[in-house]
Amino acid sequence: MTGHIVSKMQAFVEFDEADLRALEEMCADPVDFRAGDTIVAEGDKPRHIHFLIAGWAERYKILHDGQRQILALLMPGDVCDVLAFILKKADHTIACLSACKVALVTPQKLLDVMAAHPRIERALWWSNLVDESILREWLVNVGRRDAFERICHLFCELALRARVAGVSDGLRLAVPLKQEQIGEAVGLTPVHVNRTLQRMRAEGLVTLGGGVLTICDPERLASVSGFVPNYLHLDRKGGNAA
Amino acid sequence: MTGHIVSKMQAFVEFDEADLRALEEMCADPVDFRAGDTIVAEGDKPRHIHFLIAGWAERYKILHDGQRQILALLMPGDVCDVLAFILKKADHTIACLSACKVALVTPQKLLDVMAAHPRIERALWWSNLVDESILREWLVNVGRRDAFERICHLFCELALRARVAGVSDGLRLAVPLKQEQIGEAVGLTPVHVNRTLQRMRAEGLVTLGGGVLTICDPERLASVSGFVPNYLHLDRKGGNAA
DNA sequence: CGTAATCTTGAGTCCAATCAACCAATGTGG
DNA sequence: CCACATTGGTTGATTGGACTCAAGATTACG
Repeated sequence: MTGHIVSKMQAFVEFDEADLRALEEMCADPVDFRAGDTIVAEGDKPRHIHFLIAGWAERYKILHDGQRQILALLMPGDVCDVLAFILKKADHTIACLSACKVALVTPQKLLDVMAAHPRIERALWWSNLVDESILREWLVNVGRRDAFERICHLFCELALRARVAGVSDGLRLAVPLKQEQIGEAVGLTPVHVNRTLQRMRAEGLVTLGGGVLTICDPERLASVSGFVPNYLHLDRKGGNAA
Repeated sequence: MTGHIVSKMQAFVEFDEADLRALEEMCADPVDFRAGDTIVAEGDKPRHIHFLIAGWAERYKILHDGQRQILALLMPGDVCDVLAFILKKADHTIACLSACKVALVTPQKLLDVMAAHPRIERALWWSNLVDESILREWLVNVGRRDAFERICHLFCELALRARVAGVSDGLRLAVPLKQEQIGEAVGLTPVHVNRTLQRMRAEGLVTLGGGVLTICDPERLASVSGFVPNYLHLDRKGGNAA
């Protein structure tokens, strides 16, 4: 059940039997969410740490004029908020993009597990650092790259992360994103996302349809978008784009 | 000497005498850097935690084509990398925008202090969470706001953070940024930054010259850019834009 | 099978980038 | 003390990438 969590974190540390049992127990009975459900709403007092066991989720903010910016895409094995319980109020919303299974862990329980299992503690800090690093790369993406490069770069990242999470071979993956949400993630209008996707398909880079992303030419996709996966910090296992 | 660190973190927790002594001792003899010096270079193995005691610094990444994206602006009281020593390599560069004083603390020393002083531990986690939250807001800024709003929003944030750090009254502050670097922070060309600053001046919002930013109309600056300071999580002291 | 959501296409507009001078302030060396 | 170089700021003309608006094609779904 906790396979994907282990899969991702073992890109960084090697767990022993006791670690695995502790993780297993901590994520024992995850809660089911449906697509569209919100896990944490902006303004909520954070009460739990959320481990995404299955399904995809998104962080986002909405501006006064209704515009939406997606801040992160979360996939199986990602932790939504390792430390957020320290804060009085969540500053953004986390919602499900697909049906999800989410383990809710109390702060105290998490602290206990971390104290008893240093490797788990390190893995969670690492996970947190990687999330932050991804956020920085997204800022680079939106700040410095044009539409074509942006979407290519996003797809490179998603494909690699999905492979690490164990939900894809790195070339074909289920991506529960409409074109509009791709736009909300990379700062483009849905119309322009559409045209850009067509160009990507025409150039033989990727195919996106029916919720499935297929990477046709991973090398060129990476080189055209300047994708360098160092920011994912996949040190122990292979850190290359597939 | 450690006044600004205390100033910022006390926006979140109230330290006692022992906490203050521990902070004082930890940051006892900071290292001097000159403007332009790099504190941590991309690719470096992180060896210390860096506390910015005085001066301004920046995080940035450079792309293959030479473009630069500023990822964060750091001011007195900010911590560069609470947990980064866990990672094998830094994924971005941290450099000084002005002359700086930086306290270098070893991971072990930091862990000891945190273990002995729970309030300091919490304050550092909080600081880390706020940095991440600022990063998210920057992504919103670049992804969803036009040039005018972007720069207004940035200035709102800087003015408030400078006030919290104790280096400004919130209306006048020394900002060691050229127009080009403002552009690198918000994803605009220097030419367009220049024209936008002129418009802001013409509308009586701010004045920027000789390295000094003056906020003339804080209310309108905030409302025109949709600045809502909740993301800075200034819970204990006042969390309003000045 | 019908309705709604999503995707697609086209035409026109606009914000910001680009290119290229020019100006002002600063600083340096002869 | 002044010629000169350098850096940062300013301005103008032009281009272009992405947005907007609006309609039509497709797909998903109850």
